[in-house]
Amino acid sequence: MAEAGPKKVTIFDVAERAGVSIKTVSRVVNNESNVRDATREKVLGAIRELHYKPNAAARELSGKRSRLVGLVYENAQEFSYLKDVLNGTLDACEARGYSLLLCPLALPNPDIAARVREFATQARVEGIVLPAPLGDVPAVTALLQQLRIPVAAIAPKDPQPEEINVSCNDGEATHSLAEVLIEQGHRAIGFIKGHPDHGASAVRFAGYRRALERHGIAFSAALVRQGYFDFDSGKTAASELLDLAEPPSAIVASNDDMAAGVLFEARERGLSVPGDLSVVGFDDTQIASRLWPPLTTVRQPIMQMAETAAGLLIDKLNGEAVQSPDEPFECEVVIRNSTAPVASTT
Amino acid sequence: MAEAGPKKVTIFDVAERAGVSIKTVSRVVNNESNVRDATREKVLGAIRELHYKPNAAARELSGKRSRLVGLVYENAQEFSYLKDVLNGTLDACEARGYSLLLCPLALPNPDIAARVREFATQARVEGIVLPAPLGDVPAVTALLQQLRIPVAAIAPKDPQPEEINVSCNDGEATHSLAEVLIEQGHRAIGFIKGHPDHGASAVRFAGYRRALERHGIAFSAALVRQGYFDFDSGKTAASELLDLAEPPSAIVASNDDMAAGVLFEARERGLSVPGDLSVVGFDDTQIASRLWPPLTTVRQPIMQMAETAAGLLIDKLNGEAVQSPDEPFECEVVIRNSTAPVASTT
DNA sequence: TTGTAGGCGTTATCAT
DNA sequence: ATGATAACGCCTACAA
Repeated sequence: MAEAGPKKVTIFDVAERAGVSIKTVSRVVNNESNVRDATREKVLGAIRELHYKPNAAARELSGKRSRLVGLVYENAQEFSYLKDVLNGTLDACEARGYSLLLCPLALPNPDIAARVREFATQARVEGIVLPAPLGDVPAVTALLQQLRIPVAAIAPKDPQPEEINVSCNDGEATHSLAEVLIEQGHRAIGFIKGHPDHGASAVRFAGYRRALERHGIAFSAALVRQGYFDFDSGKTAASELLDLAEPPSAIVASNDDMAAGVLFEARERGLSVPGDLSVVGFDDTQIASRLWPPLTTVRQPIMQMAETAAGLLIDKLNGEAVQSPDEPFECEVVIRNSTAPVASTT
Repeated sequence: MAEAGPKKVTIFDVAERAGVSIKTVSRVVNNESNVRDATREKVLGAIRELHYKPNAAARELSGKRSRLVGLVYENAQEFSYLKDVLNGTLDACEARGYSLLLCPLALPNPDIAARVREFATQARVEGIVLPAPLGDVPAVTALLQQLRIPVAAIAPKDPQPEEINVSCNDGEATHSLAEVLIEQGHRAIGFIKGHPDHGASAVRFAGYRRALERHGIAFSAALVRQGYFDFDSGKTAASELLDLAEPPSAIVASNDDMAAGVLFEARERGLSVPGDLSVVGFDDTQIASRLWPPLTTVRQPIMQMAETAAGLLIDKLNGEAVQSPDEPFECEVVIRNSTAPVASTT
């Protein structure tokens, strides 16, 4: 049953076994037309019997196709986003016989362009997946366009028409999130923005504002703080918000990590959540359900988005006429225990 | 300055420019001997001027070397371990001109062997990095040995002599961890084991037992529970431990995720940590410092271990006579606020 | 529908 | 120390 395979079986072996020429084998392997069914069967049989696998290097050398896709990503501390991106991209690659090469980037970085160029040329990837926020870094997108390397961007701020791009309705989701707070009677609702370089930050903020507006609540800039999607910035922002003469009774953090910072700050002040302060996050990362109290948050279908993006990218590389999805993916509000009706002040 | 590179510069171009044969260029590129210094300089100059990059596919086709390394890993929920493994491995690869291919595995899985074989042969990796617990899965290690693919295992239970393997002293670290509890007066110390398939589980448990022994504390099997390195199993184990007629005053969880489960369970019961119960984790994952209270835990140099393992692997592939490190890497106890002296019972 | 010849860019062999 | 030439395994013409 088990055999080490010392001898390489080539296209010639298959051709001989099947009694055809190598070109015919090649046609079968590449699913080309103009092969009689009977012939195809014969070849397929020989391939199976011989356990033939086309040599990738020879294929690439001759056919100019590496069957390699690159994932250029920001190598952040918070990894759960990347985990989903990776899994989705890997799935798409595997389903299509492609392999994935990684290119982690430290941001901000003066010579990203050089690194990406090195990666794109040296690693000879045919296409590149660009998860947020990299779809919005001109140094990267411009370079890739110049290099003529097809790109699929996940959740870019302003989608390029020549790129594939997928996104989700996180604006509406933030709107819904703010609404659960409003419906619970909260009126002074703080907001912690995400990193300004991420397209999602502005979108989520807009969702928050729309929710206020829709319910006739006056927007107050004093209740808004700039965060950077990390724990510390969330904690700092919460501290400032809670120091206000009229502190908010609820805080919307633009992601879970910052919400964790808010929770931490509240604990340090002896504030009870959700008794004294309601808190919501965004992303439904693993930490959201492990914190106390478990966070009300929003789940994005990141893995599906990544798989779709990578899948479309590869299909495009294969000459198919692909198109970015018309509709954004749907986010889902996850209600847990970090929110409660506002305490009556009387 | 910036130019799209439509024309491929090949070894012939370099040879012509330098006034030598392609073989000489090849020698220079591959750092072979038997090239006069003056000639070498000329070639190097031509390479630089022309921005010559050897074609990887041609190299592989001709030379049998793919310059590809594989990372076969367990695709678990908890990703922070993999994040460090990935970063370390990537660093080692980049420093040596190798690329990394990923092979996520769902465990347990009946046909891992088939998947790994597919990966190893189809992806034509020269060597494979096997982070725990995969270094201890016979279906995988046996296959790789049969395929003659060099392996570097990170923290395997029983290191194979023909493999490269790196580990850390997490046994001693657990010993130290238990000691901080003992020194705080704790005598009834619960222990939650890790996943039985992970080599680290037994090692850490042994460290705990040695600490008890050293301080003359009787070991009680009643205070030990089997966990699986995940939040839920930690929570369940804590629940059982706290239901005991004589519950422990402290709990050692074999990793942070389980410790988070313990914290959660304590909160649900209205127990204060560390007031009523001290808790320690292991790994110093990101969640450890975001939980309330922040966890006392142990930091492992996983990234360094991974970089060392991958680096040695590649050096070995390049024909160097490498050897696994003699000494295990050092772990570091991180004291935070989840531990306190035991409350006096009088 | 099928086959033949040539080339992709390297490395390896064997001269010189 | 250096160079001509033949693989390496496949794909793209172009025939047949």
